[in-house]
Amino acid sequence: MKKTSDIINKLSEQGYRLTPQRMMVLDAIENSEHHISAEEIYAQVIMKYPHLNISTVYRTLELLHRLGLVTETDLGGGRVRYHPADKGHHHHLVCQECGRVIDLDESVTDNLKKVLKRDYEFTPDIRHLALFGTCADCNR
Amino acid sequence: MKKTSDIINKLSEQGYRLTPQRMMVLDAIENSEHHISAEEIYAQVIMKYPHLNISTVYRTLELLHRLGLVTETDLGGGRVRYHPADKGHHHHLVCQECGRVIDLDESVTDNLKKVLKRDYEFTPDIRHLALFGTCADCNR
DNA sequence: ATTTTAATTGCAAAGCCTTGCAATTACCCC
DNA sequence: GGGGTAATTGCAAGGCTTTGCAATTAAAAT
Repeated sequence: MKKTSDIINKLSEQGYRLTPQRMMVLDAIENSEHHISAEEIYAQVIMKYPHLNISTVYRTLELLHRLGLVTETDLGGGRVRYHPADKGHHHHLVCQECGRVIDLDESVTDNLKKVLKRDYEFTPDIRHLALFGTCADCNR
Repeated sequence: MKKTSDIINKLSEQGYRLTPQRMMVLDAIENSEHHISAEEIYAQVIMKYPHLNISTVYRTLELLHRLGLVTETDLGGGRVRYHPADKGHHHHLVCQECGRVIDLDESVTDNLKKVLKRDYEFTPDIRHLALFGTCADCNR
């Protein structure tokens, strides 16, 4: 609960300031069970630290994402959700009929990555991919 | 220029009204060289038909997408872009460094689709996929 | 400890998109 | 051609996110 997280170390190493606002946003992300949205982070932090602006949350998330410390996933519904990058990557199948989300292992995209690298010299950054479609139940 | 498009026929067949607003939005999409954004459609239509509301553009796009008549692609930059579904699908590699967009043939995802179908009974709707990463030039 | 300085925050405004509701209108039927 | 009806539109307000700018502040330098 109190241990200095990896993310904090990395921010500090790279010369970013460890402000209380950032610490609390980070805490919310790291202690979240699932992928968490900006609004949820804001709601959670404000309970203990009422003087926080939502734009600070967005800027912190943008920074963490730019540094590769969190992943962004759009699971539909307009809101992007965040996840610590070091907690393991995985992909998602989102059913457009029933809304069910199926988690996939990261390895399903290994082959695709290889092809893009080989044929296009492109290094894809696919860590949390959300694919939309129809699940088994809704297909019947 | 005047020919009744496929999309118009399909809308009509399915019982949707052919309003002038829809016609003009459709016209803008079909005559666009590349993927076009809602704002661009709006700007274009309003020159000839000043009495059009932007929310009608969004609603029309949502309808066309729901019916599978146009594809939505998020090429970054916050704006979703649209493309007629019958003009051929393809995917995009978006370089996060330089912004370059590389077009890919649809077939690169064939294998992935097959795996998802086989292992998860999931039927993905991947027509315009945008993958972010680093291109050959920026990798050096 | 104090000063310095650039990074960071809060605030307010704006941008993109969605939504509820009343007014309008395309299309069916006669 | 005119009337009825449900789909569609315009409008206004709201939701989520971004951005410019002045004020604040973490951290380095003194």
